[in-house]
Amino acid sequence: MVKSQLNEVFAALADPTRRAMLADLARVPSLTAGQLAEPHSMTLPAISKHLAVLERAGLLTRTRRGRHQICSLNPRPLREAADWLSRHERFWTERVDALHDYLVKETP
Amino acid sequence: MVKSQLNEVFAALADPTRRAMLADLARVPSLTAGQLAEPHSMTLPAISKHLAVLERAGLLTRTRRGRHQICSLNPRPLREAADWLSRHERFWTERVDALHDYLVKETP
DNA sequence: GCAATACTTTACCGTGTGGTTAAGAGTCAG
DNA sequence: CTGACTCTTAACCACACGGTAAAGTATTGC
Repeated sequence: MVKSQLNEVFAALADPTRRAMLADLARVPSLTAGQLAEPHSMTLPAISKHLAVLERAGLLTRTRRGRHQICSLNPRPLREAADWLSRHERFWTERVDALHDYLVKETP
Repeated sequence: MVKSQLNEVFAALADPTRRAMLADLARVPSLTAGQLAEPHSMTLPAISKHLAVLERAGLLTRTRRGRHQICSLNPRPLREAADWLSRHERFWTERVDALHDYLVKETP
């Protein structure tokens, strides 16, 4: 039932505008579409599309209140994405540690 | 210098074939392109493109050894992606906890 | 040298993304 | 009822993605 969605979630995260929106929603629990649009120099239709992408990924729920569109974050798919990453983290860490000596000169 | 790359990394993660490849490389430190292709019913050019995407994202390094292309995982960009997620994790967690009672019947 | 192996590159195709402008739809204020 | 406000939808564009088949490039084995 809760089919993967990982594709959509990672795809949604691949755009800086959408990451900024998610970051905004992490700070303020609910924002209107206009408020989410404001920091970005972009037309409203573009914003609306980004919201649609976030909604399809299950990251966002939109509800009309009067003439405002209230957007709020649904963090569960983000947790799924983080889980996918941490599921393999042990292996990376081992390798990162192994590389540390090797790379220490490149990363002061 | 280590310019964001987050876009490319998340975009790379948005495809199940590429996630499977990364998972394979997390288990086995280095594999040939052919070995990476084998589990997927897909032509080699398609595989080659996926490898190129992973390479552009900085997740993969390819080196020729004889007529084999040796692929190995570079986990650092993955760690950056995980960092982005965990940077906001606190907020999600609060909200997830708040939702827990509400959703507990749906997630046994 | 020749053929097989192991890929990669080059078109090509259909679909989706990220953006625009222009028009539409729903809601509140007077 | 009329506007003004807050978005969304529709139409369009250029470009990238994910796949294919066909041709090209190295490299190894005989």
